[in-house]
Amino acid sequence: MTDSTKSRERGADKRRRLTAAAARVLHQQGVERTTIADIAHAADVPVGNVYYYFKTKDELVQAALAEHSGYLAELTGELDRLPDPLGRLKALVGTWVGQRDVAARYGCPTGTLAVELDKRAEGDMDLEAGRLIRSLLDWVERQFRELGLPDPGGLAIALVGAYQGMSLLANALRDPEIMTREGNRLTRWLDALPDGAAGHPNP
Amino acid sequence: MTDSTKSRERGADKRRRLTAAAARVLHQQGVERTTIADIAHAADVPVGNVYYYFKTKDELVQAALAEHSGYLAELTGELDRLPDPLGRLKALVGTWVGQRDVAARYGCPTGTLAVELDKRAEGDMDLEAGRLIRSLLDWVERQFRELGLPDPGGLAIALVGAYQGMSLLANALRDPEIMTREGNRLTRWLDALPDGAAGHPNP
DNA sequence: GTCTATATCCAGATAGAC
DNA sequence: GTCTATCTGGATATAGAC
Repeated sequence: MTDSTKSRERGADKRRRLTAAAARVLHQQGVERTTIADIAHAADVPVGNVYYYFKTKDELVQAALAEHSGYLAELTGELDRLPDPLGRLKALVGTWVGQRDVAARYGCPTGTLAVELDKRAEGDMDLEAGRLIRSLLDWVERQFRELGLPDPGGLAIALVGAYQGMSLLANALRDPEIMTREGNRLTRWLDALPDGAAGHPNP
Repeated sequence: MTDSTKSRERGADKRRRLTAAAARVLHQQGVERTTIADIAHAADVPVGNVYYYFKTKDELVQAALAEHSGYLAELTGELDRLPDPLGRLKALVGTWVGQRDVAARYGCPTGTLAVELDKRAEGDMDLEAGRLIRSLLDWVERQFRELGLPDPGGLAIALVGAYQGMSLLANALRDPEIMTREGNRLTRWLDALPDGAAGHPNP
């Protein structure tokens, strides 16, 4: 292994650490209140060095978005290994409930990012957050379609919307139990769906 | 009318204008990105004069919260004049759908404020946003209780959560039609509720 | 490639003239 | 009560030494 290879690997490692720290800290503190120094500290990288890897703060936000996108791809990839679509959707709800504590403290990472980026003037990063949410919606819609239910797109909006809503309420009221109770409700709803209750899946 | 009375009225008027402008601009631009100057300009008040009425930016945020709180009280007060609880809830959904364009552009004022204030370190204003949401939840819960439905608190979380979720999705995807479609779904759900479908009101 | 020192900018807040 | 001029702090970003 040459020196330049080692250097490149260390460089890539720092970049990875910065990306992971950005995703974590931006979620916890919010985009506007997080400074480059905060992220550098969390990643254990000297503050001034950050600009070698990311030319602007916006690039760090982009990297955080990509990180969340990768997490979502990983999650749906695992769920896809389950045999039936209904089981996949119920496992998705289970994942949400499993993250109830972080949701109650900081909200859904994707949802809060979308809200914050919508207010941010620069670039069209709000649209990128929209794309991330859209890709979750698409995956959910595919499951409903496989189940042969009518209006799978509408059902996807209902399910993902319920998730965003319960995350926001759990966060605003600082009560993780809201996630548990609403999760149970969603699971019951999913179970009842194929038997013909598809007419009024809401709220 | 004395001079001091006129003065007081003009002063109160400026304060009112600043409060209204704060509620509007903070919703549109977000708390962190909005400067005192932005609010002063929107209220047509000289920038340096703001500090006579509000000693800190936080006080302006508080005033905006109070403004939203007043709006909510006014809305529920009008709805309370409707004869039956089901009609009140359906009218509430209708109000939400009626605001679909502003929701798709800027999100639900209360919800986005709650998300932003949660990230804001200073004070416990996040809890105040929680109280505002809680007061809406309480009013909704009262309607469900009057209808004699089981678990009115859970139903309130489901309905308000659905509203927050559909607002966030409409905003992230910039699509007001999401509000229309989800509103229809909620109305159908409400209509079906008293007839015994109360078992699975979700998502 | 790494890091320090610093330039630049801008928002919040204040002092004090009118 | 009203408004201007200014202070101050903090954050992004850059220049350049190592």
